[in-house]
Amino acid sequence: MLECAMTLEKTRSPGMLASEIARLYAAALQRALQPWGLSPGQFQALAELWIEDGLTQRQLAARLGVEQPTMANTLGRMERDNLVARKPHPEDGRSQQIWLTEGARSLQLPATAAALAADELVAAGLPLAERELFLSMLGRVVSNLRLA
Amino acid sequence: MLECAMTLEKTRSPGMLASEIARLYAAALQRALQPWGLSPGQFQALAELWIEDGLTQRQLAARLGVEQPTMANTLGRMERDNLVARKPHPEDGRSQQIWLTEGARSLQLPATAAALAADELVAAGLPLAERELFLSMLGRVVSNLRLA
DNA sequence: TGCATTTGCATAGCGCGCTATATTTAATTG
DNA sequence: CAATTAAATATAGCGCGCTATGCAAATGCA
Repeated sequence: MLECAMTLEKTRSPGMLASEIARLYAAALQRALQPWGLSPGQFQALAELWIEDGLTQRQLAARLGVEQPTMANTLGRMERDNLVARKPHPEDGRSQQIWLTEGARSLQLPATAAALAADELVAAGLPLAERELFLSMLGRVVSNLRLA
Repeated sequence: MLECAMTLEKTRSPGMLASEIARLYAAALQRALQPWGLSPGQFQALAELWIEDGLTQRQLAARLGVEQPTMANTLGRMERDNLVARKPHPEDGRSQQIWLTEGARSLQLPATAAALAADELVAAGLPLAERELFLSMLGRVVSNLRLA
């Protein structure tokens, strides 16, 4: 029946391989962002806020695809590090608007460049000709997993 | 110069896509293992111990590719949940041997089947013909990132 | 043999994902 | 209008990755 005696082969598990890439990427991103004192999670939030700030916590969490408590904690650390300010929402007493500080705005170019470099490291494992296909596959897997 | 105004496109970042897959896979694995009360981290450790137990903490950490404190914490939770027992090493007073409990042994088949099902969910995003290539690409990216 | 170094483990503390729950304010509805 | 429901945030607590330290046992070398 089971020729493999029911042992899961790590090198043949797309889930575990992707998890390994995620860990290594997080480490590379962290190193790349270190000069600007940003953590990977803070960078992701900034990447969204550089496009548009003044969002509510909920909106930001939705755009990042993260749960609200996760966002609350990350924003707490970002406020602590003077990256964002939370101001009461003018029209809704429950919510607040997230605004970038000047310091955070000034980090956009260098931090984005650093993050792109970390991504380059990931892509570097494949010849140029395969990279588009790899991106497409990753995208299709993500889409499919979101439905399941 | 920079036609994209220096914003990082999430859907074109292999690192972020892999991270997303890792998160979704962890959630799927957690759901799949829930009936047996196993967390993903515990399963990974068990998967190694099912091959061989009696290892030291260091050896186990090395085989799993995690740091020693990470392993110590996971083993603490596994001991708490009666999955493993730590016994003093007969030849080295510093280290200990990790032994599976009978309960943990009995979980091998059902838990491995559940984990394989979670992996199936990941692969399901791609047509059969592409899956081998996908695995190969993931593997090459991991290898390359480990060197960097 | 005696002291310095290395090695194995534990612990503290952080980042960041999650669920569950409390609190406050807004919206709905009888 | 009052009472209920819904929505936005905060907090508690867990899993699991990491680094940095501390301690005790083993090893190596003078």
